[in-house]
Amino acid sequence: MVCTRNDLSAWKDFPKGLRVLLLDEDNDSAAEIKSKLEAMDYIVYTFCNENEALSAVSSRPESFHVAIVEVSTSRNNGGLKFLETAKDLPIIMTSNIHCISTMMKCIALGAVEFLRKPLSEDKLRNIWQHVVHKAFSVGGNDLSESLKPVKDSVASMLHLQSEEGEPKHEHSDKIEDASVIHENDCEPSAVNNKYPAPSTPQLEQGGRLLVNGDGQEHTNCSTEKESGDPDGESKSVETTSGNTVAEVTAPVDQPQGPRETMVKEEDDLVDGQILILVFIVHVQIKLIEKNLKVEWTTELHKKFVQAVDQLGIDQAIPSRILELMKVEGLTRHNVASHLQKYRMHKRHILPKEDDRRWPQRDQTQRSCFPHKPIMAFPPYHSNHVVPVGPFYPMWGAPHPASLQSWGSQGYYPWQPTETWHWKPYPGVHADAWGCPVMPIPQGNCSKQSKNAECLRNYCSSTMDNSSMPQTCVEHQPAEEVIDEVVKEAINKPWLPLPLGLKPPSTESVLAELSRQGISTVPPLINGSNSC
DNA sequence: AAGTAAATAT
DNA sequence: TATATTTACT
Repeated sequence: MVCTRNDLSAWKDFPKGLRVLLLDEDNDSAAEIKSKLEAMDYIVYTFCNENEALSAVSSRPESFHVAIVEVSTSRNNGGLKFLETAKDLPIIMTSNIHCISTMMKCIALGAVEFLRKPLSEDKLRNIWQHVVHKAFSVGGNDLSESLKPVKDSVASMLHLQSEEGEPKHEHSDKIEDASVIHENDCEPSAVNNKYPAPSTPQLEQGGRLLVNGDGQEHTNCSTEKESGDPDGESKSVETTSGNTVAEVTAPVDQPQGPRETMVKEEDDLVDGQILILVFIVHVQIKLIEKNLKVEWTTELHKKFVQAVDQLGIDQAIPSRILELMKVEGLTRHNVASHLQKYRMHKRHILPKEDDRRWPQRDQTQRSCFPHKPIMAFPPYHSNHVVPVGPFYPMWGAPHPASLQSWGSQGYYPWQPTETWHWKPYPGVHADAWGCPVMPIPQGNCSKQSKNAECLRNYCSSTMDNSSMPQTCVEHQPAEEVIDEVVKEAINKPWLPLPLGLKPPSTESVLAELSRQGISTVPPLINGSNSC
């Protein structure tokens, strides 16, 4: 995890002595909370009267670091006055009632958190984070008297340790480890430990590989289950470079240079500390979430599909896909597994699509739509450009609006942090699997008229905005959508044309063929719009 | 190394 | 319990 036991020893008493103002009209509740907090070495001052609490804060602002205030249920806005008045304190609101509007109001008024009662130890244990956060987030002169020492304390602790210790020094600080661990503990040589030393009990399960498609976020030091991976591949997630982790730790993580360079000016240091704290919290959250599984997020899946598209069906094998994806921590096995599912998915959901795209099948035409008529399509579709639409209800009436509807209907979660689900959403055209991976809006995604093979041969060289075909239907996609699709078509001529595009006119095709020295036209080309 | 099936985890 | 993911095997 993020820090070692040694680090913990240096910080174990940290929350000790932090003073908590507790405002709760319910004596029993107050006593219970106070008891729990004191068990964790917080110092608790209990108030049951809001005005008294306020006067205490105003007269002795240096006496409190954080406040826990109950939103009174007995009278309107009980506790809110305190919240609005004691701006210098990080204030945690709490209540028995679970009312989103109340919660929202509290947060809007500046509460750092809203905790529903009862306040368990887990909820209370880390309230110190709000203190530290406030201490580092408030501008220097505006920092309350009570928080200054906290900031100084934390800063000095970090500062001290940043200046001294060697990477593996007995008292190396958690910050240093937070950054260094990725370079050491995750290295093959350090794979001996079954799990990295956890910083907190709940982190002992080890880390889950969290990769998103951008390779931006991730990984923590999970370690190899067995040191001897037959593949030589490591399931451990190596810390990435050039990603968030690296960026965050950059201010202090310069292992090649002398330590002194890490700590330049106080300001830099503080900035670095803030980043580090954010990083630590971030990593902790990630770790709590996880096991060693690769999480195929939408972004990651997009990368995968992009790689597959780029390679082409024939060449899309795990090792090559892996190379193209360039996602650290990902193994060939991971990719192979995903590919397996990908193929199965396509075979089940898109048998026709599959026929066309996967090499083992022949590519001769066949009746693609045994169950649904294709009457909804313009005549030329029935020839060689086989629309994929009719397979699914939502495609029954090919309409560009359906392009836009993808996202809104939640068929394909593009949110970066969201995991891509494989569930065959009702009505979803399985083309989701084969959709282009360009980071373009939902609308562009897919809708590729997969059987437009015959078009692809010349569309790349003839298609530009001026020759851009009219859409097959009356509604035209947005300009930028078209641009993207065209770009895609040009860059990847081997892919079929997107649905909604029709081939260039016969004239332009003939001209192009002629330009390429082809004078004879295959007999299958009949009408001006057919291919 | 790739593909498939079984095992396992969530 | 079903499904997603990993692991084992050919």
